[in-house]
Amino acid sequence: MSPSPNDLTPVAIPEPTLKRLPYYYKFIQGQREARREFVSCTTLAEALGLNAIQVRKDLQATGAVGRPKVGYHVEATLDAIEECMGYHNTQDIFLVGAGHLGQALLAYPGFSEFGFNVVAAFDSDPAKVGTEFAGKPILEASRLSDLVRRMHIQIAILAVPATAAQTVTDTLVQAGIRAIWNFTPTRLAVPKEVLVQDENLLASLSVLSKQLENSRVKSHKESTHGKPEEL
Amino acid sequence: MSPSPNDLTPVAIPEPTLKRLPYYYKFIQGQREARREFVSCTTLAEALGLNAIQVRKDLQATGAVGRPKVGYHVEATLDAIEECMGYHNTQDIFLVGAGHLGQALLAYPGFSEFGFNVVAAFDSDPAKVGTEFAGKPILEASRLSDLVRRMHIQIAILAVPATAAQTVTDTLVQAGIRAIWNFTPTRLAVPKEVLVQDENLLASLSVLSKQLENSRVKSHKESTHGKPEEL
DNA sequence: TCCATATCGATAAAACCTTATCGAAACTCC
DNA sequence: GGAGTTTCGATAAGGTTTTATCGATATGGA
Ligand SMILES: NC(=O)c1ccc[n+]([C@@H]2O[C@H](COP(=O)([O-])OP(=O)(O)OC[C@H]3O[C@@H](n4cnc5c(N)ncnc54)[C@H](O)[C@@H]3O)[C@@H](O)[C@H]2O)c1
Ligand SMILES: NC(=O)c1ccc[n+]([C@@H]2O[C@H](COP(=O)([O-])OP(=O)(O)OC[C@H]3O[C@@H](n4cnc5c(N)ncnc54)[C@H](O)[C@@H]3O)[C@@H](O)[C@H]2O)c1
Repeated sequence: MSPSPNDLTPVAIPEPTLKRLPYYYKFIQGQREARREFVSCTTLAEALGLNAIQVRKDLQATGAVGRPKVGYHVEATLDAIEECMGYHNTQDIFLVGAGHLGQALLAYPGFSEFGFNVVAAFDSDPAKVGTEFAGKPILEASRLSDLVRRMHIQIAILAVPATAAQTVTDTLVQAGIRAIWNFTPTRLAVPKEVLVQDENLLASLSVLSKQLENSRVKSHKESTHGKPEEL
Repeated sequence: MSPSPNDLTPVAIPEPTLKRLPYYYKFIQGQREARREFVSCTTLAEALGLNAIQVRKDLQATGAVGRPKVGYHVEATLDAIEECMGYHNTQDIFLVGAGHLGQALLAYPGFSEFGFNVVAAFDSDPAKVGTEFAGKPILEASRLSDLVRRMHIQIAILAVPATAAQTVTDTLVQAGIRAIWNFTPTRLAVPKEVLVQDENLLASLSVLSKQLENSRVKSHKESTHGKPEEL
């Protein structure tokens, strides 16, 4: 296949951009409710505390087009983001590990907004198996493999204890899972065609704490600028 | 203050590095339990599915030093990471919003491992106020401001509904909070000296889903390489 | 109608993060 | 003791993401 000039292969959108798009989407939805027809990068940037140029680049990545001095058409831009992010195509998802965190995720109604549908949870605890949580059935963990296969589930949420993380992962992979949203603090070993998105909450909190310490050192340095106040 | 050559201001450690350090820490702890005295970047990289050079750079950022052909001293490196990340200095933290997600966080024992101590939760729901969850008291939301001030709390976890996010944030900021770990899908407006770490779960899942779609397109393209099977 | 201004798109520059290269150190085995 | 090999640290090269620049375009008011 020669590289034709109108090769429609979409250049992969940078992950930071993908993470910001939901914010734009939500804000522009608000603009629609306020009966605004257009929204500019400047407005978006100001509302979200971002850089206007960055917002423009991000929107460009979705295929949305704007008009100078006017901005982006609200409806068209919402469509562009939906299309780009695939909010239309609903995805069925399994959750493994219906513990504290798993139940919070089961109870969360927000997923459907972006086309996600958590259809069932799996747990190894006999006390939980057979019950429902937030209207979702909790099934016996041993059925996971079979159901992933039969229902062609592509995405799984991993919320089991760290000790079970790799074992469950292996099961999922063998059953043909394509992507894992991993809440355990474990780096999963998977074949390269399987995607993993790590959600290491503890690591994120550590980052925040460390940045806080940095900022303390910095502001302290600034405030004592040249004056050895203590020591 | 002239920029002295031996300025000990630590160069800020990149966020990606900070997020990886907990993985190294955990793995090296395992090595200690296995009575190993040294660990090499190669080993770490292989176990965690990372690039050895990256691991080396990350460890260098913590101040750990290694020996050629031998690797890094397990104890010394654990110390270096602890020191660098501040796992020693325990931080008292407040949680605001003891709903599904908030309760999962309250129940999580892992925080203490890295020196975090969630001391109390705050909620506006009278049914929850006055109760305990996982041994942590749930207090009346109106007391938040006063207690942040009096207890010099620096970090807050925000797990309230999106509609309450900015209001609660304003309260926290006025009370002198320094950092917010934000689980709401809202971009918070805060003064620049206040740090915010966004944990937008829905956005992360969207990223995964989008990458999955990309990989599908790619592999499909590869498999039909040059043959217009459909169309 | 024309000018001032806001905003877009394209392109370039800067900052940041990841990966590669290479000499030197330290261990093993012969 | 020396050859071979692994690994480190430093530095450079490569990529990616963010920010800046600039000409072009659309709008509103003089
Ligand atoms: N709760 C939090 O706030 C939090 C924070 C950060 C990280 N995490 C991580 O998320 C994961 C889950 O945390 P949690 O607090 O929900 O733990 P939890 O113990 O409350 O829940 C774990 C659930 O997994 C089930 N389980 C165990 N082995 C299983 C298996 N092989 N197959 C299926 N189910 C199995 C258990 O029965 C339990 O219901 C852990 O890895 C934890 O480290 C949780
Ligand atoms: N549950 C999830 O899995 C999940 C996933 C992604 C994002 N989130 C976000 O996390 C946040 C919390 O989600 P949740 O599922 O726990 O919601 P939830 O409704 O279960 O809990 C919210 C809690 O906040 C309390 N609250 C409301 N207003 C308050 C105020 N002004 N001050 C103090 N407390 C107040 C409520 O009483 C309730 O207990 C939401 O913003 C949600 O969008 C949750």
